[in-house]
Parts: sequence; C-alpha cells; structure tokens
Amino acid sequence: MSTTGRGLHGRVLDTLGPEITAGEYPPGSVLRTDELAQRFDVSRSVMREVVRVLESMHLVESRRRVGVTVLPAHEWNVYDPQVIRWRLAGADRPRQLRSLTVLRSAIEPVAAGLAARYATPEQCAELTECALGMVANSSGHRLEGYLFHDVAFHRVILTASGNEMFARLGDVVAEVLSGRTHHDVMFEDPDPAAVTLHVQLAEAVRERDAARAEKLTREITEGALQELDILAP
Amino acid sequence: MSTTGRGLHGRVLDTLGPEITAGEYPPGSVLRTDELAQRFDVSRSVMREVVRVLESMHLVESRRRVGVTVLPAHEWNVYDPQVIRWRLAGADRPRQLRSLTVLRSAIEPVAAGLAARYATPEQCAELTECALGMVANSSGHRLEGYLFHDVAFHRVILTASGNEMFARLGDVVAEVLSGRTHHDVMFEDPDPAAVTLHVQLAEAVRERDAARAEKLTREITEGALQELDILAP
DNA sequence: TGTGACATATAAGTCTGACTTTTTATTCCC
DNA sequence: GGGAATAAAAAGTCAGACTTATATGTCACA
Repeated sequence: MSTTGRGLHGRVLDTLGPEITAGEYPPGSVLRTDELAQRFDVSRSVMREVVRVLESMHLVESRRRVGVTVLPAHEWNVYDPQVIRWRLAGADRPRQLRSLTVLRSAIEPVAAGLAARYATPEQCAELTECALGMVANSSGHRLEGYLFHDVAFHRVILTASGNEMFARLGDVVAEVLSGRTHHDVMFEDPDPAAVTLHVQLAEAVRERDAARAEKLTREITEGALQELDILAP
Repeated sequence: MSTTGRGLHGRVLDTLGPEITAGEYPPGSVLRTDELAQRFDVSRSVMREVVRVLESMHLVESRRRVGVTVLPAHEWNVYDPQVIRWRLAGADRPRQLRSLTVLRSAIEPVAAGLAARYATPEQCAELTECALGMVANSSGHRLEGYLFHDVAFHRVILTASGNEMFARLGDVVAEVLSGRTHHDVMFEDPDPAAVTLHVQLAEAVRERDAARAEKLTREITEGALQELDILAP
C-alpha cells in the first residue's frame, strides 16, 4: 500500500515520515542530517533527499547552522496523499478520519451536482453499474465486494464533476471508505438505506437532476458522519 | 512571493516546476538528470534533490535506465500550495482559478456553518474587525486595504471551523482573492452587496446562527463564481 | 553594566568522481 | 523467428573535501 516504496530513499521516508506525523518529535525539535544518516545507515546524499521531500511537505524546515526543525502540525501539507496515509496509519487516526469525512460532506454534494450536469453517458453507465454491484454485495457479508463498488462509485462522481480538484480527492475517499471496512467495526452488512441512496443517486445523475443528486449525496455523507459519531462519540 | 527561495536547489525548482506545470514537456517526456544539471549549471546532487521534490509532488517519475518522465496532469498533487502557485503563474491560470473558486464554493459554506458553532469569542471579534475593515476600504479605490481584510476574514472563518483540512485552504483562498485584485480586471470598487454579506456573516457567526452563516457564505461564493463567468464567459 | 563589533564553531549546502544496480535494447545462436 | 546471453545507459549510492551562512560566545569600549 505504501506508494513510496522504491529505492533506499523511499524506505527511509516511510519510517521517518510516519514518526514525524505521529508527533514523536514535538514541533521545534531539531534533527541533524548526519545523525539521521547514521541512524538509517545511509549516505548523507540519500538523507538530504529525504529531508528535501519532508521539507516540500512542510513537515520540517532545514536551516543552516541549526539543523532540521520539525514544524507544528498546522503547517503540514495535509492534502498530500502521502501525509494522509501516514497520519491514517498513526495514533490520531480517529481525528484524521473525522476531518476527512467532514471534508467529504462539503465536497461530494457539490461534486454530485456538477456530475449531474457534466457526466458523459459512459460515466452514467459506470455509475449504475457500480450501484448494482453495491446492491449485489449488500448482504451475506460480502464486505470486500461492496467496498470495491462503493469506492468506484464515488470515484466516478468526483471525476464526472469535471473539476480537477474534486477528482483528485478520489484517493482520499477510497482511503476513508476502505478504512471503515477494514479497521473500524463493520461486522454487519452495510446499511440498506445507504445502498438505496446510491441507487437513487445514480438515477438522479442519469436524469440530469442536479438538485436531487446534491441532496441525495448530502444524505449519504450525513450518514457517514453519524456513523463516526456512533463509533467515537 | 515564491516560498522556495532559499538555496541553489530552490532556484532550480522555481524554474523547472513552473515549466512542467505549464505543460512545456508533454506527459511522457523524458528528462535526464545529467542534462538538467548541465543546463542549470548545478551538481548532480542538487539536481537529484530537485527531482525528488518534483517526484513527491507527482509531477514526474524517476525510473532507472529510463530517466525522469513527466506525468500527466491528472496525477499531479494539485493541492500542493507550491503547485497551485506555479499553475496560477502559468498559462492556464483562468482554468485553475475557476477550479479553485468552485472548490471554495463547496468548502466555505460548510466551514462557515461550523465556525458559527465553534468560533471562540476572540475569533468572533476578529471577524467583525475584518468586516469593518472591509467596509472602511470599500470605496475610494483602496483595493489593497480591502483585499487585506477580505483575506483575513476568510482565513478566520476557515480556521474557526475547527477542521484542519479547511484551515489549510486559507492560503489557497488568499491566493485566489489576491489574484482577482492584482491580475484580473478590478478597476472598480468592490461590490457593495458583497461587503454587506460579509458584515452579515460576521453577525451570524457571532449569534451562533449556523444555517444563516452557511447561506450567506453560499451567496458570497456564488458571487465569486458569477464574477468569473463575466470575466471569462 | 550594558552594548556593539568581532571571532569562532557548527551544521547545512555544494561539488566531484567513482562505483553499483536495475532495466532496456541488442545481438547471437538455435 | 524466438529466446537466452550480453551490452549499454541512466539512475542510485557512497565517501570525502570544501564552502557558506549563521547562531553564539567573547572582548573591548562606553
């Protein structure tokens, strides 16, 4: 799942990044490139590349004669998919999940409204296909199949909105949905009401009913928020 | 204005980044580290760091025996403030501005609703102060003063929402608003209706009227969208 | 005692050159 | 013509020397 992967540089990043986003070094902490290079048993060149990437994420700041200082969380590039993944894997996963779900509740209804206007016939077809897939996997503990179609459904909506900023949130939504299925409590089959809403949403988009699409999506994200409230009141 | 600034590495990035986001190298184009190092007259180490940062923004992908290939635009980390700035400075500025304004229209109303619930007394005071500042600078071609308070106003709203994802969009909104004042046509004084809406919004938040705050913000962002339609129909 | 100029130490920044590793492309043999 | 051995190309890695900015401490002078 970790996208960085390749190269010595990536492996160091996959260790150091999560440590920082987990808050193991309080803001203002100073790290030194040489020490880090020793710790990870890599050359300074590799370590410098890692620091540069962390710096571009605004996780740290490198200054001469001082070292690499960890920045406070409110400076971090929290939209960086890498940072999101690191934080979701860490201790403040619940808080992060809530932030992202609230974000979804703002974005997705508007995206659905736009999708109703701009979706191509192919995208409409995909949407109904996904909805049918959700129905088919909505009972009998077929959680993986359900998740697959759910993710695909929301991806199509975001893409069909025609707004690149919305489209880029597909990965985030995928992460949130998959987190709900895998990490959190989800013994039961999915809520039948939610399934119905998705079917109706596919319908609304196909019929170019922007207002209805927006309203239905609002109900879906409301449900997601309430689900969170039940899990972590 | 360019945040990268510091260091030889930053200067190269400030040239190469905009070139890529401007689409000067079509997706799939292959760059070679050595050639780039020659071109910018820097060592390979520096060039490698630049490539690493571009890679973390998903602007390029580096593969052995192949080189540094430019990725298609739909892969880019379009929420990276650096990328946003580069793109706003480039040729597809209008399209980018529209994407961001649509994003605002989705986020800010929800943020305002939350701000009405969670804003501290200090934040409420700041809000009214900003609104007054906008009023004071709304006539007599005091565009800079108006912009300053406008940016501050929206920043407070986003921060007061209590959602870190929303808060982080403060810079984006600042960029959009400042872009409107500086780059685009804005000879006239700001729209009086918009000023009134901001004053009313500060009121609504102070009075904890979430629904009204959300509605007023929707009107503000609607106005911003219509303004764009007039400029680039 | 406070203040400013100066000296010093430190850690990042940069460059160079050699070597390794992976992956693509070519060649050669069957 | 196809598959295995081979060569080449580019990124990846490393080590060491040198440069530069800058925080901090020192000392003289007011």
